[in-house]
Amino acid sequence: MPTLGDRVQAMVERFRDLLSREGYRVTPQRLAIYEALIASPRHPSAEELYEQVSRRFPMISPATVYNTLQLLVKMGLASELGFSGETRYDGNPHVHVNVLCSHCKRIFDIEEDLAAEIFERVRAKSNFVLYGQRHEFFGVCPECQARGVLNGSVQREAQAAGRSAAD
Amino acid sequence: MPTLGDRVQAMVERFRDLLSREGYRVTPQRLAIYEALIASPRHPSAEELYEQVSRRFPMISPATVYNTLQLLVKMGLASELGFSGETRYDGNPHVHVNVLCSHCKRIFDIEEDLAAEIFERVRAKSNFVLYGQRHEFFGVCPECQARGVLNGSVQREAQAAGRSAAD
DNA sequence: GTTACTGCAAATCTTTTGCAGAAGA
DNA sequence: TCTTCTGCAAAAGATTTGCAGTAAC
Repeated sequence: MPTLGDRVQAMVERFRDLLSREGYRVTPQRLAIYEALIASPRHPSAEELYEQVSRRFPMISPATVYNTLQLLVKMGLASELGFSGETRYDGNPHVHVNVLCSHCKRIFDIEEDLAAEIFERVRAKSNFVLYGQRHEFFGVCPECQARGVLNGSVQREAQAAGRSAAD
Repeated sequence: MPTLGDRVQAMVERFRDLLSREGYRVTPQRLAIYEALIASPRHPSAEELYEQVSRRFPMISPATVYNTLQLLVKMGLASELGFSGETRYDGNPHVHVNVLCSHCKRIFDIEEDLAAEIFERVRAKSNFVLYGQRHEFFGVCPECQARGVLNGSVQREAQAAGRSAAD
């Protein structure tokens, strides 16, 4: 069975091929940034990726990280998550939804077939040519719930959101 | 039949009640910002709301606009859209999806029952206490298509996104 | 009369830009 | 060799903060 490291290596290899096939240059910085993105379950921000890649490339600049992330988005290998101030990046290539815990700030991926179905319906209803989608949910994760994070006010908000979401 | 203005007035009235019921102060600035938000079909940015409300309240400050928008989000009366750099705000109280035209930057609301269904499924699968959701699509609107905006590269991207969204 | 809210100015933080030099193809 | 890409430094935006005065309750 392939390890996580094997899967990451295979994806980096595909990225390398895609780069040269599309006429982009294969640079160690680009490979390292992509690898850091897909190896992280954390949906890192540009800042976090910069910090991590800096360990291997101490001279790298934030501009390169931002450039590469834009390229990845353009190539369809990453998507931007608009949660809370700073943009975070998602290298998961499958259609899925993102769920953010507003307490611990972790983001979880959930596979959900309905996302693909919504995509088709929106295309049909809107007559847009669509090239991207993003499904984001906000809440409190089970671990934080267990730690008693939910105070009265958040609970009220959660109930209100549930109602309006179901109405 | 109620006019758009009537509907806006009714919503502002409800906002006023909600403010005082929850112990917040009813200020003319808050009412004006909320009114500007829901009267605009444009999903305005904080900057745009500031500019518009400034016409009626020349002394208003950006900080007040940001404060009020945060309050509206907290109360569930508005949601943030994470499209492209600046945050834009959506005062539509119904469950819906947002579709952004990457060319003209307009955002369209599309009513979609599946959004409520996804909410329930994500809640069940994640065991989160959920209090918000956001469904965003990117593409090119019919008008911009008709104006010939779609060049080769965007078309390729759109086709690629369609494939990955359907796989 | 209290206390929350506003306006102002400065600060902070993220992201972008312009340019000279380095390094892929 | 020819561009593209990188690193750097500065700039540009968006949003937040601290504080004194104002106004809602």
